[in-house]
Amino acid sequence: MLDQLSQKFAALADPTRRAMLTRLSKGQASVSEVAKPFLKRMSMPAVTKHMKVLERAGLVTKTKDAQRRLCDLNPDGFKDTVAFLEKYRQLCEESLDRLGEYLESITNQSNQANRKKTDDRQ
Amino acid sequence: MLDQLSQKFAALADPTRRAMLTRLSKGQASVSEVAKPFLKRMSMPAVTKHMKVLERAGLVTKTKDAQRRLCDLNPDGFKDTVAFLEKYRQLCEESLDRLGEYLESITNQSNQANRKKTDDRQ
DNA sequence: GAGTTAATTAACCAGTAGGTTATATTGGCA
DNA sequence: TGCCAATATAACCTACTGGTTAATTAACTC
Repeated sequence: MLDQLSQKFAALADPTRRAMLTRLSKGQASVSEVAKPFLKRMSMPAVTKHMKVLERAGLVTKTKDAQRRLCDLNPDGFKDTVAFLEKYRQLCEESLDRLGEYLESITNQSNQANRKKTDDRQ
Repeated sequence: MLDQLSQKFAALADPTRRAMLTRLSKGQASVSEVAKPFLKRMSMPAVTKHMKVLERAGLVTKTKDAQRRLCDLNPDGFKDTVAFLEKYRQLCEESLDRLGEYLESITNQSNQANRKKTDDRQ
């Protein structure tokens, strides 16, 4: 049995499940509503399983409504993943800064050709 | 073969690999330096494999130095994972706000017992 | 050139993940 | 009561993961 954080990253490591989360970020939906875009590609039980993975990871909650199960994002569920990556976001920004400095350095000693290249990159 | 983003989340879904990243966030290290804390628990080839997963996911780079392989974090490699979760970070903050409001509401009608409990939680 | 250190590769195994089809459960409705 | 819809479970299959031990490669050192 994996720890909670590993379960969350594992849940995120599947494009189908990420697409489901994206759908839910637009609002509550039943399992079959969430399933709709995927049913050409895979069966209903496959969708049910994916939902269960998201639920057990704590990223999604379900509530009963007659036969339907209404699914919601659990925003708190993302906190520890975000917190873990926060340490590295700092590094991202630093590396962006380094890129900025680099671009600046080649701009300072710039000629037309260099400036043209930089402009193209926008 | 998984897409790049799935590979990254999959790479993050293992506590050993996350620990390796944390080690590397403190600075460059050879494979065996990174391996050291894990060699009671697992063999060297296991560590090599984990490093390869991180490398193929684009989270780590390796450079040759004689027999050694020096490993570095690749900060840019974290950008798309952070970007994906950024959408949900907003929701986190909103839910933090709700928690704040809730705590405030119970504080306003507070008694000693309530305040004591909250203090313990620090 | 022989030995040593650092790291990888090969071959293998058990467990898990992601899919399938078929079956069961649960609740609204005629 | 009997049927339909929404969802879940069971049983199964294949492929991948994470580990093992043994062997290999590559570069330094004496």
